[in-house]
Amino acid sequence: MKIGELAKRAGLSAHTIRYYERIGLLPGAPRNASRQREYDASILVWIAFLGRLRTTGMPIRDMLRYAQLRERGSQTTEDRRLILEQHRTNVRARLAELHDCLAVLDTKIAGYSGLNTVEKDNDAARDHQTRHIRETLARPLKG
Amino acid sequence: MKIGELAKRAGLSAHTIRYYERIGLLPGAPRNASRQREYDASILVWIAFLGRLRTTGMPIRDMLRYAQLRERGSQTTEDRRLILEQHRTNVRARLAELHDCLAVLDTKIAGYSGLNTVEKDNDAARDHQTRHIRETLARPLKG
DNA sequence: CTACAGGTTAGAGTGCGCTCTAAGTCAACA
DNA sequence: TGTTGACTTAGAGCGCACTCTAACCTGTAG
Repeated sequence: MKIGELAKRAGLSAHTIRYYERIGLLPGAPRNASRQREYDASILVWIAFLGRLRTTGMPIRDMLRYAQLRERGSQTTEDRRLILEQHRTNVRARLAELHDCLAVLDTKIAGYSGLNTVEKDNDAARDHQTRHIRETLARPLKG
Repeated sequence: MKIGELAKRAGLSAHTIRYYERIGLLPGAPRNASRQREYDASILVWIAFLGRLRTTGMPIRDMLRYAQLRERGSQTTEDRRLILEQHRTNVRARLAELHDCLAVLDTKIAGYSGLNTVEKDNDAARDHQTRHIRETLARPLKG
């Protein structure tokens, strides 16, 4: 398949696929007679896995380390395992953190959902203090 | 307290605090005789909450909407609640997604941990296909 | 008086991960 | 034969969230 179809199937833009190849996340694709990239469907599995790494917040430079090991073949499985284990630890930490934050959100929302005519929470009480100098409306970040 | 101490206590840089004020996330702090910002400890609660929003991936422009409602006082609790509920939905989705990915990681790691002399997983099998054209080492992203 | 720590501002720079542009090539179809 | 539409490249641009710089000011300790 050519890059357009791969893009559709992988859920990436053709631009992004070329970018991934350029930085080394994807192996250089074989070309047809017109110098166009010709992909094997198996690349989809790798792209999907990269998607998992991205979704879990792995920086591209780490994916790159992994990708480079992968291209060196089966002698690097140990190193790859280590990378993934380290990453799994990070993901678990992130999960725990999000879980915590979720509890805070729940509490906050519960506060808002309780009585809604009375000034009932910290914010409302503090609004009297903080609502003062703020006439100057901040320059929005780049527009 | 002055900005340096607030920075320490809040775990942000003074630069970031001024930036947050500039864009409107933090209310304009009252100044002392030397035009230096003088903070009340109560700001720490608000900063901590902003930290939760950031940690859970809320974009600054949304925090800004929330902050602006907050400064308008108790008449906006309903709107704020809606924002937080929407955000909570996103966070839950994100948690589920991470959970999924974690399972994939576990599987992959288990694969690597099994037999480690044999070509045993998809990657190893496919290495023969993909390890070819890649001598050209990609230009690293900006250095 | 001097040195120094820490504050002030406007505005420039950074790192990340794309995302797009311009100018060109190529294959297929009316 | 033209005209789509998908592809090619190098390289510029973007949005986000900071992060830092330069030049200046102020309060305090030695």
